[in-house]
Amino acid sequence: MGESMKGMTRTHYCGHVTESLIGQTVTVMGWVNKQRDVSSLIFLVLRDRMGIVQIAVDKNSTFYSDAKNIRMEYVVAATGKVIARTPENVNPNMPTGAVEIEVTELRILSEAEVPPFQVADEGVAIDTRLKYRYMDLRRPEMQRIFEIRHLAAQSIRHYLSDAGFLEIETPVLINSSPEGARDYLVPSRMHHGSFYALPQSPQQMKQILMVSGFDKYFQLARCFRDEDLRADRQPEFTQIDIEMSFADEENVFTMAEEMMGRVFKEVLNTDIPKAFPRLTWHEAMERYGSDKPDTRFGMELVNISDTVKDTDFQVFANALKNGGSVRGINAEGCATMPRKQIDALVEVAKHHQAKGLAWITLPDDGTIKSTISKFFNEDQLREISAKFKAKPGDLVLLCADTNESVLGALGAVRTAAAKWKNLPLEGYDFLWVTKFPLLEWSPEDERYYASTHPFTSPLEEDVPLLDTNPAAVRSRSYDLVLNGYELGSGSVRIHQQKLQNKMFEFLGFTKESAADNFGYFIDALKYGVPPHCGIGLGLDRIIMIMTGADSLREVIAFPKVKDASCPMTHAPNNIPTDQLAELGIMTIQKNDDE
RNA sequence: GGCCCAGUAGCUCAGUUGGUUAGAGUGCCGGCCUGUCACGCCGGAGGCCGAGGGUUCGAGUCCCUUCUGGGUCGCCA
Repeated sequence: MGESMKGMTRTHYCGHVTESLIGQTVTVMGWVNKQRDVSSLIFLVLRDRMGIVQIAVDKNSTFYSDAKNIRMEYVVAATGKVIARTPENVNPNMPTGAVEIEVTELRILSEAEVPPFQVADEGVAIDTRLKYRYMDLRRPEMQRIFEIRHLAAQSIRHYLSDAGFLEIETPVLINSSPEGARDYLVPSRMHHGSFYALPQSPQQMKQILMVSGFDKYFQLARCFRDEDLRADRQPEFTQIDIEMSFADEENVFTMAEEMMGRVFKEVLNTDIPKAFPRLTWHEAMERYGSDKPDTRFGMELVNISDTVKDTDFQVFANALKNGGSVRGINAEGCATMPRKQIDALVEVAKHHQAKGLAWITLPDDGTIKSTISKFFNEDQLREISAKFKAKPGDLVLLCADTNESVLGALGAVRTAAAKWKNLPLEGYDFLWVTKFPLLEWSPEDERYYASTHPFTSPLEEDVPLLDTNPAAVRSRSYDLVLNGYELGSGSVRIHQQKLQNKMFEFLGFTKESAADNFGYFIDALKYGVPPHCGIGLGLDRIIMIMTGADSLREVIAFPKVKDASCPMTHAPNNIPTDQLAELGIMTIQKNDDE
């Protein structure tokens, strides 16, 4: 049974009780991190958000028997005089290790059962941590993460507010839209059979706000996508959502660069470049095999199709004949990579739709070895290696297939090889990737889809290609990439009604279906639309990288696990029939095909 | 939906070629200890080896199925 704290007022955080308070009487409150009974006296280490401090309870104290019963994670209030420890008793590993509190009043505010794991434990399995997330969040590392998250959010708000942006909330209950990720749906009680959708992003609302004249908008917006999870993907996440009028790409770039600069400076005291390098999507794919490359290391892709165009080697010849290419990377310093590891890289390539990998090893002794030496003599192998500037000690990995497969496979192999080499990847490499393809062909549906959303503006000079070669149309879109993670993306939007209608038409919307899905939006475009553009940046991913966490789960207080459930609350849960009836959902229809 | 990895004490893990009664650290319970700080010492409790089936004289260990978690491909305006 816990006692009341009546009459006691917390004067200091545990972690703030340092030498400057020696001689003063303080009251601290917190969780018992440790109880050490050394017979003559009992030491309690008390923990709160700011740190830990040691409290000493003497054998003669009236609180000695209480202290004896205190166990880990009890919540305790203690008043006492801050005293300096004798030099031999100073604990240099503890920020408050030069002092301790000599207790004059001690209350157990709450008892605690033996916890499922200790707050000091490291390496507790993630499912256990998430089931008892309230315990997990007591760990100092977690407290630090959420402090950083708070500071970063504040810094972002300050920057944007200073720059003249208004934070405006947009609805969470909106219409479902046919493009993009699966929506989370909410049944309507007032309109049986109708559903709200939770926003995948406030995209249309923020564009409407531009029409309304709020020329600079932002929101730290919760977004929802009903898709499979990954280490860097949660179904529910927070986006720094930004839109600006009378602005173009350059304004967005400058704004985002300044904002990230301020956040990294204020939160991590780190200077990042004032301007970020830019690559077109095409360049990024050609050089890194990825639209979100980690540019902290090289090992860039090289196209050697010309060098091997006359080969008898069927794998290469066929790829070239079918319009594909032969490309590779130089895994620098990887000549000693064991066969087993190379096989693993081959698996990585195969996992990304490539049929396999060939390789050329250049051992330190100056010799050259290759899986394709049957088809290429030593001079030819050296010619190929030269294309990669390979030197003794290097390993050249080659892949032949369609361009799409080769680029994707080598991009993945590049990352895997860097991981094996354990390259010291430090710092923050920001990168703009621009001019993504506007459209994506869907073989199943035999139609084009908008790569991002149907409001993305095509590059002006590419508009005529819509009629002749749609796949080649580039858009005025851009992604911000950091250390191989996509932080977010944005675009210049279409603000001309005519072009917007053309896009809808191209994407297979009839006048009616476009009106059904985006009617209000099409209407809004009739009444004066400023040129506008914007970006949405994933706050969670930014925090993940800033804190060095390896998963989004670490930076979200109550995240979901792989099957999108919550191990602590067990959401989602079953709903009683009468509640479903009220919503007009009596039975769940099962489709036999599924 | 596919592929890969892992499930052994509350927690983190070890467990050899299939062979006696499944171990360690930590936590927990009890006792001792006059300054500990990863306190120390002594003792104790704690296990359906994720579940089900199979092979075998014998299974934590081998095989099949399944569940849970992690990673990843597909998917992700």
